[in-house]
Amino acid sequence: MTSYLERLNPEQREAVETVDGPLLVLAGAGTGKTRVLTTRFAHILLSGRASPGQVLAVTFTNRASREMRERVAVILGRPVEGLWLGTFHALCARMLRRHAEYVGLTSSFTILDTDDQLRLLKQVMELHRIDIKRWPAPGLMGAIQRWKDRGLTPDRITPSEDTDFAGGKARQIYGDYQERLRQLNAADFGDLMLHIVEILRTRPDVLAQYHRAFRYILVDEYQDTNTIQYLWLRLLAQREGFPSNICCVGDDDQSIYSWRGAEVENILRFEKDFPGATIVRLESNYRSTAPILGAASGLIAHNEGRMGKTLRPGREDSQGDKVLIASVWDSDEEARLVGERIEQLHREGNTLSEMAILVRAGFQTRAFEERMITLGLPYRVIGGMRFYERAEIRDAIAYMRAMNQPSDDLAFERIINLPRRGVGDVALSALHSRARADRVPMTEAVLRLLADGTLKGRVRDQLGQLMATLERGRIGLAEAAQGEQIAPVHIRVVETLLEESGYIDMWKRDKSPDAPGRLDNLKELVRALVDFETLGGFLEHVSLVMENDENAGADRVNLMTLHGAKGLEFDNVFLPGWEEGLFPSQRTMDESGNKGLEEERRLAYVGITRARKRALISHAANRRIYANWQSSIPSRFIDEIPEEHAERMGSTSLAREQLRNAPTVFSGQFPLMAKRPRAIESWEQPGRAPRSDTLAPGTRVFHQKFGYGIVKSADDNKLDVEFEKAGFKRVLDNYVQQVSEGEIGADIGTGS
DNA sequence: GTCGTTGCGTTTTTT
DNA sequence: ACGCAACGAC
Repeated sequence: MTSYLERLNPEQREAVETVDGPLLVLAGAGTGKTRVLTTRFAHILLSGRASPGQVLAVTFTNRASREMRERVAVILGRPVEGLWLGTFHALCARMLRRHAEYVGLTSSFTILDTDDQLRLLKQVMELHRIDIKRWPAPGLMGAIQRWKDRGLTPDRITPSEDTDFAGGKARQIYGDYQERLRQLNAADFGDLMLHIVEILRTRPDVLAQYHRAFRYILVDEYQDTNTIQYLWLRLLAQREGFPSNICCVGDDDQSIYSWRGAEVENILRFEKDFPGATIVRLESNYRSTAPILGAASGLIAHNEGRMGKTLRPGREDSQGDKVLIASVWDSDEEARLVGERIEQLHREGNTLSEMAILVRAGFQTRAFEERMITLGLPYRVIGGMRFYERAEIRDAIAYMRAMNQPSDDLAFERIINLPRRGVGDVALSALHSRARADRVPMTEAVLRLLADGTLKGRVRDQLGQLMATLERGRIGLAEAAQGEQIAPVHIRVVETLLEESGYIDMWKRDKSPDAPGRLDNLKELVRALVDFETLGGFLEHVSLVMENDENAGADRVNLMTLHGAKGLEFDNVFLPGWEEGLFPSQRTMDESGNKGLEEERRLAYVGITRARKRALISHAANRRIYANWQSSIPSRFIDEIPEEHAERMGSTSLAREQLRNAPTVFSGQFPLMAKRPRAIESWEQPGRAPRSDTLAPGTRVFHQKFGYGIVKSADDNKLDVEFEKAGFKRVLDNYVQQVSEGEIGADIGTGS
């Protein structure tokens, strides 16, 4: 009966069994956080303390909600109904629909997406005659969102909290924007929380209703809560004369979302907010090897103001490889190194899906994608293309696939009853057995069942129409392929397909608030077809870019940002681009100073702790940023990793040498302060006046990226140079240095 | 409305 | 260098 408790270690068990009163579970990376949360949920239900509807369980993402729901069902051995389990926004929307009239909305209010929000705000700004160029709407949108994150309605904004945005009119515009939303019976994402908190604050009867309803509250990722989410939780959890049965799980060391309003202080303040709180630390890490934990712990120890937590290896077999730190010449070499290492690990029997390249910023993925393509290594970029994950897009693509390839059963099954064509379980299983018996695709099975009269009435008519529509489309495509017709034929065919099949109409008839957005998405999808000569080509592209049903399980290297990797784990993790200015990001440090730096360090900690077995950190001495090459010095985080857990590789000493010769700027805009390599005057400072000495043809020069070469011709400040290794290039004379014959110089560029 | 040109910005992302 | 957004022209 309580066997689920026996699979826990003592700390985990304490976290599950401390059911009454406030509890904070500080769960380090890889210490079984989700297991504790789900087991606790199940334990509350199984011990008879509450019914499913009396537990409020909150997560940040839909993915986390889904996972919790599934895992609770596994422990209970059955799916559970009537749960208040969901994201902050989903739960608030659910509550708000019940009490919408208190904030001047009706229960059928529309939830606006980012585009609508911005469009609306722009309208309001124009009414205020704001120069939209001088004060871009997204900036004000951000300010409004941050106010909402902090629970500030327009009337609560004091002049000191007002920004000077739009010449001091920001607060006023915010008020008008809220008024417009109300007129439209609409709420933006921030409003979902803001309104319900307002209601709970001002309507004791409503609050009391929820106090009675929820006996237990569970919160995931507490370190990521913003002020309004915290206020909401506190209102629901604090009840006069009753203990707060709130359990928050989180890790202050993994707080990486302050830039979108998250307040680490919420978790640091937990004991003050909920007096008598129990704190349980989960420190046994079952994920990673000892060196990886040592590296991560040593790094995060450089942060101040932590709650304090040490990851202990919890595995029997915790010894393993040291963390590799590679120094390379430039970003190309970095991509090459990572590619080679992936190939090597793959040869040794490691699966590609157990490898991940984690980058600081999205644009860094490109270099690795190109490398993967040349090496023929399958990869997937995660987080880049969420567009293709939307239901309506997947549906439409299923239509295209079913048309393009009649044997595509997965696609056909997805759309056979969408819109509803009266194909129920009976008809579907009849189709399945016929297809299996005759060893033909589903589409063919449909035709046969239509022909022999098994399908009757409405189903027959509807499916007959669907088959005819698909067939007409195929004919259209075939004609497009044969005739020398202009490219957009396949677009027309797809449009017709989606129209005639009734799929578009399905969404037009749909009265739900997001239906118009979905129609927009469908238009967008059709528009994307113009970039392809044929429908087949488009579908090929989509299948590569989309995490669809078939290749979700395929063996591919994962490529994503560090933020996107939170909560995931891999055997082998690659962490490229650890350079001052890039990681830690210069911009974060400029904007948020030491707080920003600490958040970057937490991001580094998150990165390292994703690895189960091996981690490779790398930095390049030269990186192409936008148009030109920039030199950069290794990230300070590299120096913060304890030597005993690290193994240096690549051209470390060469990079150190290069460091001494490097310019002091990373982006050409911000001076680097950490280390002060002295710049050699002349060539490495871009943007200065053209050099006065002329480089005559025949002069031997050195270029930071291309190496040594001979000037072939000079045109003003542009030189045509034949480089020894890089070949013929046109470069600006600012970027080359004259080399006298016989001077060897440090030819550090070619270290392989 | 739709197309083409110009100009600016360029980290991280969920709901 | 590149992409996207905003504006002006048809």
